[in-house]
Amino acid sequence: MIALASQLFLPTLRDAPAEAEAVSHKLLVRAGFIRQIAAGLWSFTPLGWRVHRKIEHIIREEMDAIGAQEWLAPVLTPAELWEATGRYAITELFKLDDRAGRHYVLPLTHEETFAFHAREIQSYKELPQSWYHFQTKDRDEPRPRSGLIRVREFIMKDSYSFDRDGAGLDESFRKHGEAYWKIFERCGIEVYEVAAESGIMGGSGSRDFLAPSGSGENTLVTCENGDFAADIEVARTMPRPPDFPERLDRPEEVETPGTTTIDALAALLSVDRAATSKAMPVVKADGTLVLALIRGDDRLDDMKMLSALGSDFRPATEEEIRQAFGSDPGSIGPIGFDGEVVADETLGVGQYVAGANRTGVHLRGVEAGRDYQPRFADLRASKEDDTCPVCGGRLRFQTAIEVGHIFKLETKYTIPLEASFLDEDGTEKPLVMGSYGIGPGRVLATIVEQSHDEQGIVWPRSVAPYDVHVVALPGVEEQAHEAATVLDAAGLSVLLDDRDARAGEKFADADLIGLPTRITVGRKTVEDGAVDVRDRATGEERRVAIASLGEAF
RNA sequence: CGGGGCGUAGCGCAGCCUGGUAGCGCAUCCGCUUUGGGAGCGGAAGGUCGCCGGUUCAAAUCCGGCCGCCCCGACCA
Repeated sequence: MIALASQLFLPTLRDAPAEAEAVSHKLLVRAGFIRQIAAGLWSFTPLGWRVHRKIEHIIREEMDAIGAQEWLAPVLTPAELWEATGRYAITELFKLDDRAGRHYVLPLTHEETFAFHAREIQSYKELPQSWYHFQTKDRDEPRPRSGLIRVREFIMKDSYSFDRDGAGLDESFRKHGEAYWKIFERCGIEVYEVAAESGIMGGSGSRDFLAPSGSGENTLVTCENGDFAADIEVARTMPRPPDFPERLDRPEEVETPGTTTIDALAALLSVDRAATSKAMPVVKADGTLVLALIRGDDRLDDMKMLSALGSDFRPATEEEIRQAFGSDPGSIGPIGFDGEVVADETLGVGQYVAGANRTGVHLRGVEAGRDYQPRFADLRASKEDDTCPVCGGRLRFQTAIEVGHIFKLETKYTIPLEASFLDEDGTEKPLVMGSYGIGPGRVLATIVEQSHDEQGIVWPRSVAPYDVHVVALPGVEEQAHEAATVLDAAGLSVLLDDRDARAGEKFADADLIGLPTRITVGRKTVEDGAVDVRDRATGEERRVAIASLGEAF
């Protein structure tokens, strides 16, 4: 097909809006692919929607290829389904009532809806099932940001698998993972599959697909040798070994008056910061005070702490600390504290300096297991001078966009929604469920983040809104149409810039919009019946006869 | 929700400090000239200065409240 630029809505901008920061945000707005309506609410213009649909098409093909079946479920959903699974309380959930006062939600994702439909599955003979749809999701995000990267309403491809047991779920999960790899490859983006937090989705495990990019909300940790990739929130990287002082048979008190920071403590006692421990008392949602213990040079990772405690928590107040430990906050430690101590795993080996629970006093040579009995957990935030846990190699930290997330939900939704089946042995069992999401809009933003230059976007052919940009220069309009016709006949989609504009302007727009190939039809070459064919990515240009344009691709 | 920034024409900005009734560049419209990397000349159109209130003879400008947008944090299927 041939689209005429003179008749399209192509609102390109010379400058990006002042508030845009992320590259994808700037370029997508400048090139006229998206427009904002309010915080986190975006329209796709005709050009942007073409790209979105191409991404959808790739996803659809790969979903169909693993035997998944396409549905369409409504956005508006009765609140009862969400009450049943306990997710009605989620703060990001948009809630609304109809005129009769019935309660509804605008789903974050459609687990409840599909588990509801799965009630119609009766027998193990009908399993496994994989269902998917492309549907609008709404989220009352506390902070939408970075153009398409975090929005309040977006289309998601979400699929749901139903199996008779864990082994079946593993298989459905594996198939989806493989399909996702193919999807991202076809979209031309670099991604890493990593272990992830399941957050409010629940379930037994999940994998994230993280795409490194200039902007994003996740931090991807990878090893230089390619044998390790993780989200920083769950990364267990190797901390630098501390420079331990001489071993002591029992803890030894040292006077440390007025020493309240790790730096001051390490300096006073001339020990490595990594050979000290930091005590962080927190109060769980149920009011219990727990002492978290990490190495002096480490930072507590809130997400890891959350999963270790299995509960929300807040830092203890000074008063609570004095009451529980009998000393100032700067001198507290695990010995003599009669509540639960959760220690980071790094503290499992070696002797550390710790607070003595007497103001102005610390203990040298404190050893976990000998002097106090902690529960060990991964609490520390991964950091740049850690090394790869697999090979000891150097680590790289990159910001990344979460483009896909797959979950093993097990029976978290099917039990409350009573989606069960009759198994071969005649017993009724809950369906074992998985869920799998991809945001085409985020994929689109990621492509731009990973594929652009100073001039604009560089679309991979697989998702480009059109295949070829034909720039018609003045005086040779007829030949330009002819070139477009030849390309069209060869099965390519063509954007023909027939606008009454100057060459420089058309070239700049072509670079900005970023179709993979640009063809310049101008006086200079048409006398010879030829045009210039330029590759957007490399800038390489070659001269091709109009008649043979069809074979030039 | 906490911290910071911004809101003046479609986009980018100046004017605000020191009140006197709004300006620049690009884009847009008309005409002529130009035409292989964002043209030149001439003419024109376009603004409740985010909203409400206050101070004042007079408010884009000073004061108060509110709203919106962006960034950092919290949060993040």
